[in-house]
Amino acid sequence: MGKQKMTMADIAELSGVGKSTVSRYFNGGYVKQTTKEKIQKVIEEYNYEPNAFARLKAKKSKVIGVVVPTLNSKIASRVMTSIDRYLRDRDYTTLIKNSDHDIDLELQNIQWLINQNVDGILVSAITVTKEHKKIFEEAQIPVVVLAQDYEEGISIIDDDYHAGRYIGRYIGKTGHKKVGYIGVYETDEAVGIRRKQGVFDGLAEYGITDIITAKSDYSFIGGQKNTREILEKAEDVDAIICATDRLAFGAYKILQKKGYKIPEDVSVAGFGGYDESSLLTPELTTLKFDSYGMGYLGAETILKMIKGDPVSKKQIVEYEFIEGKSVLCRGHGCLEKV
Amino acid sequence: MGKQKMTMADIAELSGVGKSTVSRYFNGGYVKQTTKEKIQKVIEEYNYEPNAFARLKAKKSKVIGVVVPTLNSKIASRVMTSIDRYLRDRDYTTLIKNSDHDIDLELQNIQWLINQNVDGILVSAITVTKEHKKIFEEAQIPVVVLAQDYEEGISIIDDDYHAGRYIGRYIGKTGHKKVGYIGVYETDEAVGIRRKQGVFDGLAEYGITDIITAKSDYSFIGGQKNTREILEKAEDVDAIICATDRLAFGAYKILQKKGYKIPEDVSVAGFGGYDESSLLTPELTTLKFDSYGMGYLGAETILKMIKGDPVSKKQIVEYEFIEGKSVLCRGHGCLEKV
DNA sequence: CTGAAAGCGCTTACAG
DNA sequence: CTGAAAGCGCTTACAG
Repeated sequence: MGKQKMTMADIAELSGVGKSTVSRYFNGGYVKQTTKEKIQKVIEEYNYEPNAFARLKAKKSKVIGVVVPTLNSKIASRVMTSIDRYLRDRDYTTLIKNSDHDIDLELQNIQWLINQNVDGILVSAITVTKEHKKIFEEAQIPVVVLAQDYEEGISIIDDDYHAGRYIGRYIGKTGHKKVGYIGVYETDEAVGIRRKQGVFDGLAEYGITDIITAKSDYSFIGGQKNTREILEKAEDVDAIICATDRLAFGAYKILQKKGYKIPEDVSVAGFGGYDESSLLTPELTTLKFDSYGMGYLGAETILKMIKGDPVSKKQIVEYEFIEGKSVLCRGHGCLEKV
Repeated sequence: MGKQKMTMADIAELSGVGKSTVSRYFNGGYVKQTTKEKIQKVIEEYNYEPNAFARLKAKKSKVIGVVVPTLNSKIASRVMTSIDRYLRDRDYTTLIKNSDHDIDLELQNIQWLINQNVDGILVSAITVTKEHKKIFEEAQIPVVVLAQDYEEGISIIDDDYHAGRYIGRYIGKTGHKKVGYIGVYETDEAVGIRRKQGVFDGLAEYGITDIITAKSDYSFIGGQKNTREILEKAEDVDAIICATDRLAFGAYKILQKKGYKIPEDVSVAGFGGYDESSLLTPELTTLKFDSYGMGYLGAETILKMIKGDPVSKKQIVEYEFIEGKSVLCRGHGCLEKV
């Protein structure tokens, strides 16, 4: 058998000091230099690290909870990576909980984190329901909502509406007439409602109001299914706007399979700006949100809140238009700025 | 202010029982039906959930640590998702730690988890060094290594060698002569060494031994850089095998930019089988590992170990060849089975 | 600058 | 079937 697990009491005994002193050593309290050295030697020898979850009496647990809608999307991956790096560098532990696109599970995750005494919670929310608000209000700890609007508290959001309108205008400006839209369910307010509304408003400015709409989950398969659906309803569609790049991948698959040429027959645009999007043939025209930025801001904001520093109620993350070759200019004025 | 945080003692008092009884209620000990009901009512009213990290005295913490090399890859995402689902369904908490491709951080993460008293650890390791082995041996808890061989203990691995050889043979069989290989650093034993060895052995069976090799990290950019490098060394290369699909994406990018036609001028093959790979033009020929399966087996195995059930020392996960259109048959015999 | 004591929110023998 | 008591590995006033 290997060594027994060390406790703070063991370290204290081995270095000939009291365990409160060892505790202070770890938490930056007053310890004389020579005492510090004694403790340090023992710690290094035994590779000791305090049990972060036994700090029951501490005011601060130094752990931040992060709830994400899925572990399996480019966006979530970027946001998590960014949060994790920021917090790790500042000596915080990141506790990730996955909601698997299930609102009930999301609520449970949030409640669970609160009960675990984390110092703060970052919720990349599927949606913000009344239930959410109730939990957030009752929580005695800072909460930052990512990617969804949260009027009653602190949030960091993509500018979904304007981004949507940008693409809508772009498709309008480039002379399209018969437009399909593949969206996601409205439970996701940011993407399902605001982004869509932006797209529709942008199109409307160019007189396009009769939009063939299909809804789906966020999957590659969903994108395929809905493209088929749109094609059935309108085989003369000349542009398909997809709420995410992944959905656009599905559209490519089906369009190519059915012999439609992109962009000659049908233009396609997405939202996401994944690395892979620039690899498609033709390159996908898309709009990239700064997910790393969102994670960074979220982590920064939650730590500020914990320290009691003032923070903005709402921070809006940038987007960047990436012009690929998947949208064809079908009219005049394509060279002008949208 | 909202409600104060509830503790088990509060619940006990409110339901008029002792707190040991409440504890038993949660841990499946003997509690009379009528008592159960009293407790349940209070719990529901207050939305109470016990603090999982205060179970200091419990033999089992019911949390499993998972360390991953990155939060930002398709493979890691699939593995984590799969583990998380499996454990969640069985009432375990998943604690994810990210090593960001840094071996020291990986070691720290493992050590940290051990010190946090998790019931078991799943390590999707970058590599298994002597340091790793030492820590694993001293740990008093079950450890399962994912994706890397671990002769001294339990591991679940992709069949990297045979998968590599499969692709090597395939490229050989299809009549290629001048082959480039984009690999990853050797710190990743599974991919950097075994997969590569497989590829080289497969090629060697067809007399191809003079392989133009470039090494990189796992990034899209890395794939691009190395493709340029290979092209400089041998502009007449007729096939490039990439250790991962992401690297192959980089190869596509550069080849297309430089005016090489895939597969007419250069064939390309990868490993990964990402959704996006089938979207490239031409579709990427690749080999897909069952990452969900790996996560599932890993989670299943660790729970078995915790229960004391016997487990296999090594489990090998399946792979599946996905024939795209990115490899051209340049000789005879392409129709035969590899 | 340091240590003994009390306490954090749980679990676990143990006695009833 | 249940509760009082001791204990898990820490932190925190407090007294020195």
